[in-house]
Amino acid sequence: METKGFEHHDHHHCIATSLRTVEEACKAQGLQFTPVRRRVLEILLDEHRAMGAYDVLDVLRKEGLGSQPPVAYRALDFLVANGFAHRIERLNAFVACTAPGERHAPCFLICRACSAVAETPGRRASDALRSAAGELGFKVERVAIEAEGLCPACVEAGA
Amino acid sequence: METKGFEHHDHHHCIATSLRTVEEACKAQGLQFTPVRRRVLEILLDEHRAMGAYDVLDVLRKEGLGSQPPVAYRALDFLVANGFAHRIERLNAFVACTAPGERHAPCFLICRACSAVAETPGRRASDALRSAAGELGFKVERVAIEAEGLCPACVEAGA
DNA sequence: GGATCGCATGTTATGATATAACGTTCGCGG
DNA sequence: CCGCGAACGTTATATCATAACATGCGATCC
Repeated sequence: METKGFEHHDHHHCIATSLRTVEEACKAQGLQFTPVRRRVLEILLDEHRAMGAYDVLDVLRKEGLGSQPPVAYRALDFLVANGFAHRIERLNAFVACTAPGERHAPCFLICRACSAVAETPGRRASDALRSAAGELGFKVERVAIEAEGLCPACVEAGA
Repeated sequence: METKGFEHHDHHHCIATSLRTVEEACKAQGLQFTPVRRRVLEILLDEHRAMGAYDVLDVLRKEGLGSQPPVAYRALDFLVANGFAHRIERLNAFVACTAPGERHAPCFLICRACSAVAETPGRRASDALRSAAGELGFKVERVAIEAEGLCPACVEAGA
């Protein structure tokens, strides 16, 4: 896994690849990759930024795929629960996972100026946290590691 | 700084000590430790758990110290901004800092069974995150590191 | 085939969290 | 005394999230 979010990349290609990976993962695990769930993932992949549940819902509405909050939340919950998307606690928002299928402990770097969100490997930070927790007898199930600051572009612009 | 939250301790003493420390810090930095701000910190210290802004507000209401959300949010913002309390993103809630005044990068261990929250030093995890971010040119300003799982007591009880 | 079940979805209603905007108070320095 | 800034009071509203119940639909069992 590599960091994604601040550099340019072949977006069309990365969407297609992610979708295919998730499709296969669902088939392998017996999960239903339904039209709404698929479309929500596509929306997150298209935007490639953190989106609120209501942002996603707006798109679904225009397409006649659902109009009430639970529709969006259920699809997002499914994607998050299975590691196909992540929830950014700081923003109450969601992003598509950049490495679906890979076991990983993502960290998020959130730009407070332009709202870009990058996902970066959080292995070391996560290990440090788990070992500290283990010493206390705390059983870690999920970890959220998020940094807020300025992305390279905004550092440059704002300087 | 040491971990606090899962073990017993002299609560009365720890409240008094924290209050005094914050009082002095405010005086030293020219910050106004007003009655509402002080009372909100006391409330957080009393409970010694994560409280929502509206939980705090309920207490303020009963005491005639304020009745509208902005009153609670403003006091909480002040405490968080100055390191006297922390915001738990995962819970949209607040806790009093267990080591006000000390420079620290706290991690939070959140028990999903009993909702206890422990604050533990996050130096290593935070350093790992900062160094990963630095390599990308991202300028970190704030870090949130939160683990959800089971506290020692609930591991024992639930096993 | 039809009964039944599980799971996803549709819908209504409401709950929970948070802030914009503007007015008022009060202490402090000019 | 006046002007200023910081905190506080109040109204209104924005934003995020879920409880609860109804509907549809394919799989399975007999």
